[in-house]
Amino acid sequence: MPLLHHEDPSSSLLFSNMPGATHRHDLSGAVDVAPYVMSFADYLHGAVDYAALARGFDALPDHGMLIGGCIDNSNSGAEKLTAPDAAGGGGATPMTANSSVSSSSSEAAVGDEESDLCRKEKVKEEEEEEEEEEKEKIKEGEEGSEKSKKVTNPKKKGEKRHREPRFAFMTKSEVDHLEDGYRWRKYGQKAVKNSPYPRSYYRCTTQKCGVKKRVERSHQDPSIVITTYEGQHNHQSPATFRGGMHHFVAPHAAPSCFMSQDFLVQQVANSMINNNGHQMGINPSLYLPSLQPTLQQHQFPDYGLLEDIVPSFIHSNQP
DNA sequence: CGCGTTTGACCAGCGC
DNA sequence: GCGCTGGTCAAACGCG
Repeated sequence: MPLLHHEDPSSSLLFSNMPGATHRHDLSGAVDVAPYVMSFADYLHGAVDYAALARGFDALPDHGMLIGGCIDNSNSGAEKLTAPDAAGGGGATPMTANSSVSSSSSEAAVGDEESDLCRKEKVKEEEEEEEEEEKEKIKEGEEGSEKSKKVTNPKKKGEKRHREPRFAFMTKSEVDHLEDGYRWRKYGQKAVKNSPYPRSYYRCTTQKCGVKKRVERSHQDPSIVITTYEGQHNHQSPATFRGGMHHFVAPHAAPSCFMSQDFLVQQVANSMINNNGHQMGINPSLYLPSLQPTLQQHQFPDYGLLEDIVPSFIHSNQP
């Protein structure tokens, strides 16, 4: 699992790309984080509004901690987040710096079920371009007609379910449903295989906003909540309008995509600072050099942005 | 009354 | 074809 390494065992920040298509690591545990960097950057610029979710990290009632996340905007990668139980070295290990290395090396073991799911997701997500339109058509088409008894929309045979890009992350939190500024309606709950904790399904209540999120708790470390966002909000966070959500809600009405980038990255930065205000020893040199120059060039088109937003930990850790 | 949650049922996809 | 699993629906219910 690609990671941002730091030395504070009391907290951690880890991002992972969806294992599968691009993620790779060797047996020594050294991880090629290029895929992560690319996906993360791409995702930040993919108009996915995770401002609110980012805000949520900071707004956690119990100061829930962002400890990991993974991004998939490729529609070709698996979606599964490598949870501690999944990625965490086979132990009930919180995603601490100490555990993170083992987590990467043990990702295969991470979970057989996880990797299996990844493969499934990969296949599923490969075809999804027209689903939104399809949905709209179906909706409109059926609006007046008899309400279909079918649970799902009638689709042409062979047409696979289309998935929105997803962003998954883990937070250490007591509460399952993290306040992220948006309003969500729970529409389902399922028992998770091999886990005593159920998975909850939420949908953004805003009309025409099809963003969904799944929330589940790691059975290996119940204090860790795994949240997966799917899709992107086509509206601003209600919290933004309310203005009372949090102190770092942008006062200006910038396009959500940009706001989200800022917020998310800011939260990344914030997350690297523990509750005592101590900066963690995140050293980009731990992962950046692993990138091939060409990859760096291509995968960091917006590194300037990141650097602008998260300069503190980048620079402060440079020799 | 409006909104959100709970929960059982249903469906699609996949592996065997 | 069958069984399993993930995902979704929608009726019933609770709450303010």
